[in-house]
Amino acid sequence: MREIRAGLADVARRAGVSPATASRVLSGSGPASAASRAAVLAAAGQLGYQPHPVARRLARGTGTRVVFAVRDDRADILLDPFVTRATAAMAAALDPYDIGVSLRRIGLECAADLEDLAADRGLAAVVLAGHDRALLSCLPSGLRGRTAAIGAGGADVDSAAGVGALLTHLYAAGRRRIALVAGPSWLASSAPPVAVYTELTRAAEMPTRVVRGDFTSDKGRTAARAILDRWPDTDAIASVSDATALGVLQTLADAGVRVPDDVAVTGFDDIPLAGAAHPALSTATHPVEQIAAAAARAALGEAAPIALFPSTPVFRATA
Amino acid sequence: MREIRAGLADVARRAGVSPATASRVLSGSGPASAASRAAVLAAAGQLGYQPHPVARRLARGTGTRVVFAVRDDRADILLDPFVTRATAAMAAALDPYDIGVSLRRIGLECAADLEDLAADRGLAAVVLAGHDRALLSCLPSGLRGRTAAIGAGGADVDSAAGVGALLTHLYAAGRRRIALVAGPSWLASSAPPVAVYTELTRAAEMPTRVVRGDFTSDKGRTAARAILDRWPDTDAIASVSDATALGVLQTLADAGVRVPDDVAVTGFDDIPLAGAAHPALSTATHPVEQIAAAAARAALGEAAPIALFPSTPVFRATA
DNA sequence: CTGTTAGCGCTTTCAC
DNA sequence: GTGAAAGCGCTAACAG
Repeated sequence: MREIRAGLADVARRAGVSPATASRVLSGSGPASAASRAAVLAAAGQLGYQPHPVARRLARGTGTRVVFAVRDDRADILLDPFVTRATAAMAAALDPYDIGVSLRRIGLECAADLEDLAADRGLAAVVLAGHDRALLSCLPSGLRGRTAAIGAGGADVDSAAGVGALLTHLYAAGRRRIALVAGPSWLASSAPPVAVYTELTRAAEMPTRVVRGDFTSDKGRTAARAILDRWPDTDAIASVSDATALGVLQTLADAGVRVPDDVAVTGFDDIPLAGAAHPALSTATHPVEQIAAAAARAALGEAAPIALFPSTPVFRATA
Repeated sequence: MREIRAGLADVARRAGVSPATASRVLSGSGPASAASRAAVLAAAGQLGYQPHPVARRLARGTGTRVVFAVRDDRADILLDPFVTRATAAMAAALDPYDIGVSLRRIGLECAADLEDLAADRGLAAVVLAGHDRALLSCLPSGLRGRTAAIGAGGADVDSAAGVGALLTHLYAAGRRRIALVAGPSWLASSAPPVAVYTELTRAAEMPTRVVRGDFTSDKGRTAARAILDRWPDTDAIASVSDATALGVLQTLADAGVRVPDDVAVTGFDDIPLAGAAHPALSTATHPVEQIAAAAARAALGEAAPIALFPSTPVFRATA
């Protein structure tokens, strides 16, 4: 263990090559003869050489962090379990790349926010969530090629399949008057679940019962109340968010409605505590960590920008 | 909007001073006459100058990211809601500093891991969680002065007060045979709750009933089972974690034990969904986001290293 | 395939 | 108080 950390120059000297050559083999780019490659690698090993990430990034002109920009109108969106999970997953996934992650909310009207992001030379890439269809196609030029999205058009969960499976299960269990607590209409990812729901409901020749939610449990409470008032004979409530479903569960319990006997309930996402709720929530489970990591890597150009991840139904007590 | 971003040299030229002077006023350090300060500021404003964070960090020799190192023996600790919340909070709090955060687990035996951290020149600071008493006092020298802790000895929640308030409430409600699901014994932060519990139990002249947990809901399930078996007349179970309390709740429900009629239950932390559980969990609420942000700023030397945050009991349905 | 020569953009001694 | 100059540690043209 040396007191002074070894630099590239030390490695090069020891290997008997120029710094440029050492750089080429150590950074993996550029040609190098087998001989010098071996010499450099050996020298680096002996000296315990660790490249200086900041110097490297400055020379390359690439940034050192990824910002996770969450587009939403609620100020507390950054406390949302999905957001915190995704953030942590990225922070863990990018650690080996020597890249840190920052979390920031941007408003629904976010042109200026995106310009800010594009102007920040410290940024390696940005991961965007909460976008609508239009947003991805009109990113500032400085962000093109180094932006990835979580949700529709990016690393996404196959929500159509997941919600479809849940609804099919409800129908198979004899439920017919199924209501849906959907996502906000400005969000691109809200569409597919509504589409499957509509399709299946039409196929069953039943009228659709859709209420808009926002992924919070508060909204789940009010939505359930609205559904109970408006369509008292509802026998199942599907939500596109577990938090919302837990809110629904609460309202139903307070109203003396038995779950699942009177009304079945399903969530979406399988947050860590969905199974710990009582009655345990039936929902669809998603590899949120993988999705977030995929988006982060995609933003860095290390993975495909578009990927669909499975949504697997998990049936517990509520449906 | 210029195509080429303005650099320090541009600002200096426009202000009619040397780059050195411009640097002094813009970076806030070093002397500068009122006149040149004004000129530089004006020029910077007109040019829309934004310092290059990476170049700045390289020149200063400081790193560009903070790693949140969570010490635990469970591989899935990084999925823990507390960890994800804290990570996200830091990622949001450090965004304005142009510093990203990375998340990494380190083992209980973590000397080597800490050396790795100390050797990484890309790191601005590290935030440590899951430490025991000894760890903080024997950090590698390269980490001293740029490490902060979450939990005992760092930015901590006043768990003694919080658990004390919860237990006092239980006693006031007539509970007497109270069991505690504590934290793991290797963790420094596990001690205070056990201490208050022991003290209050002794004062009530009752025997202590302590089971060790690990903050998971799985452990809550097994702990509840153990308590029911060993001390069947238990009339209250206090946990130092909400996830654990939810596990307790599940086991009690499965065993046909009514909550809170037969057994009262309390948690700790007030995770976002504690209130959405049914019956809604009584617990103590903590400013986790503030705690994490304080630790992160402390690590960067921007805040006091030690701070105690309030633990406020919130009584819902289970106690 | 390799070495030389410039930078990347900012900070910081060190004289003046 | 200010400027000139020397880096921070590495990468990337460009010749050879």
